Amino acid sequence: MTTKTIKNMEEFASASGISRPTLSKYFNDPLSVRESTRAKIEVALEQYDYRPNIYAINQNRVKTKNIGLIVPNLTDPFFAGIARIIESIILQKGYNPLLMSSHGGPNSEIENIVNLKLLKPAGVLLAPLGRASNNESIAELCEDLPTVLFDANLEGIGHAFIGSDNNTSVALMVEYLCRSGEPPIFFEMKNPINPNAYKRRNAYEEAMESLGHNPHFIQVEGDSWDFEKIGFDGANQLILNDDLPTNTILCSNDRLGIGFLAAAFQNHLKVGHGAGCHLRVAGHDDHPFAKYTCPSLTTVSQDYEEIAEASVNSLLEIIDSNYKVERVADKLFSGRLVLRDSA
Amino acid sequence: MTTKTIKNMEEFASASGISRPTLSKYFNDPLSVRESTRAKIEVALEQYDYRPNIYAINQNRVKTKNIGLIVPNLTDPFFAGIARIIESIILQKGYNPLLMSSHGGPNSEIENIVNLKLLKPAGVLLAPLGRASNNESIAELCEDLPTVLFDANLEGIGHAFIGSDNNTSVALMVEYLCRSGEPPIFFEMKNPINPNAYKRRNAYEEAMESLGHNPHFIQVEGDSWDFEKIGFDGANQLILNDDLPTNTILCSNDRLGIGFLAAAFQNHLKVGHGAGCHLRVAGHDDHPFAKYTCPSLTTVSQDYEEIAEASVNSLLEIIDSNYKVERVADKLFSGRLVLRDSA
DNA sequence: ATAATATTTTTACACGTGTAAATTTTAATA
DNA sequence: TATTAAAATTTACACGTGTAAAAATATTAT
Repeated sequence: MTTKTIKNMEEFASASGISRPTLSKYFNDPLSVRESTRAKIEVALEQYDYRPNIYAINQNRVKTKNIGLIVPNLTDPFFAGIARIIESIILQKGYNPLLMSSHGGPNSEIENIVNLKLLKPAGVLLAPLGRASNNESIAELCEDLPTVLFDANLEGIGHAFIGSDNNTSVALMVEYLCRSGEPPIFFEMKNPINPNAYKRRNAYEEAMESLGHNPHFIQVEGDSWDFEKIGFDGANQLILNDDLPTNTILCSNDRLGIGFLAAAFQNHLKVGHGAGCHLRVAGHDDHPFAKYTCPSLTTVSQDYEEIAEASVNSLLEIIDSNYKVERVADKLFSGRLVLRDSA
Repeated sequence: MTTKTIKNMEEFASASGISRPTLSKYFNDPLSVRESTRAKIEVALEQYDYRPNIYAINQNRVKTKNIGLIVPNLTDPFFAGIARIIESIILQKGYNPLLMSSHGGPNSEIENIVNLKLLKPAGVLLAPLGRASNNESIAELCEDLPTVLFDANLEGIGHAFIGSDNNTSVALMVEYLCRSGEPPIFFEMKNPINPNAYKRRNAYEEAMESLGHNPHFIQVEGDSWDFEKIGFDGANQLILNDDLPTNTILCSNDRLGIGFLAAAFQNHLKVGHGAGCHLRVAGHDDHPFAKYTCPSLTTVSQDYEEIAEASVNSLLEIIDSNYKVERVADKLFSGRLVLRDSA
């Protein structure tokens, strides 16, 4: 066996009998060469297992095969989950995902964007922090690069937005709660740092008013991403002070709900919709652990797959149009009510 | 204002009045140039905000400033948490982290390693899948590249291992449980795919025997990373069949424990160490959500920071020695008992 | 078989940086 | 001030690929 080690494309060209420019074309897009040539190359690839140098490839290419993927916080299972799905779709489409987490802070978010620019990606999928985001800097990015926002929108920024329709999904939940018991109060952070918080607050307000109820907000302290703790501490205080004006609580997101349920449990309050229950608690997002809270958490689910697929497709549409497409239609998916034991 | 846009290092050299080779040195390591030169460069940087082309930099550098970071599954909050900490330490040390998740499968793990190699990192921090890992392929990687394993060890592979001492930590928990009530049974997956599972099984066995008790295992079905579901389903069946030989359960990890607690709750079994409790349940890892289970989960905590810090330091030691150091001493940290309400 | 078309090959230069060697400048020391 | 050591500059080539243009070849249609 003469498995001579191949150092570069030049050597692979002589070894395979295919010229270097053709090889270059092949590695950029295998379908761009004649079938018979492709076959020859692939036979040779099996024998020599050469792979082009990533840095040399991208140095000269104007449009790389990289797609940036920035999420607010990978420590949050919701974003970890959606990132995983998007990554696999990107790979399947023949691109290379570059995953970055903003770690919950606008500085990290900007830093990620700057670093990403250096990597000359073909496009960016950005789930922004939302209100905390530095809009000007992000807008700057979007001028140079095809950018699709997902999960949370920044008005007027980017080439498309894919996400869930908070209005519909929150209304769905409010309507259900009102129909099946007392109208809910809205449990949230006073200065929420997570995306969509304000949208949901407004959606709750609207839904309540359209049903003829007075909206009521409980805003707890806390400015970290430690939502369970914030929910727990806030709920604990409410319960101890007997400050709950109703028995039905709609949490701005599931993680606050998880904290709330823990506080209720520790204070021996029975949560649920059955007889003898003191409280009903609902959330929003269908967090991966929402099924395993005690009791299991009634919530609104978002279809991860759907959002992920649509986001990648919208981005590729812009990329493939050679930036001619200025703006792709936004897509809003409506959530689905997930009835469990907590409300 | 003549803020001429700088295209490359050549142009930045003329603009700043510093020669290109010196600039190159500066960008590789700012401390390697004279203080006065450094100051001049930094003044110019503020004016022109030039940043070197990443691809061109790494094309020729034998040793890049990248450090690979591969974890089994970013969807698991435990690994998301430790990855976040390690990332920040790597950045702080002047390196660039390349985060990759094996998504729970050995194929992804190998693919990540192969892709990582193309990025010519200075070293790799690898939390392997453990038993599921393809040892030969990983061993091959370690021959070319300084590699520090963390969280789970692969005997004889890599240049160091940093993790927690399952023997001590499990023994700590077993001892506590025996002292404060009935000896525990060990609740785990029949074919566990998560790292450390077998180590913990053995540690439990040893600890029980050394205390004069008979070890007893309950092995539930399931082969995914959906540990909560596996724990829930397994526990549910046990409870319905009244198959629990004791009232004390030690779970192989917290996520199984979370599922177990949910099943106990739904079956109206009171968990805890107080009067009127039917079961005691303990876990291992101090999962981020373990504080908010109902009841809160008694577990063994690992010091993320400590493990992260030690892992990066060990890797840098090897890198800085120019690969002369063949093997750095393993470091095993002992866990800390975290007593909460569930046991 | 011939013409028309599509694909590949040949040749050559570009990209932006790393880095080595020889030389010159600067700073530190005596 | 002279000497020495350290650092910066000059010069020049390397890296592995992208890519353009012209020539050669293979494929398809007529």
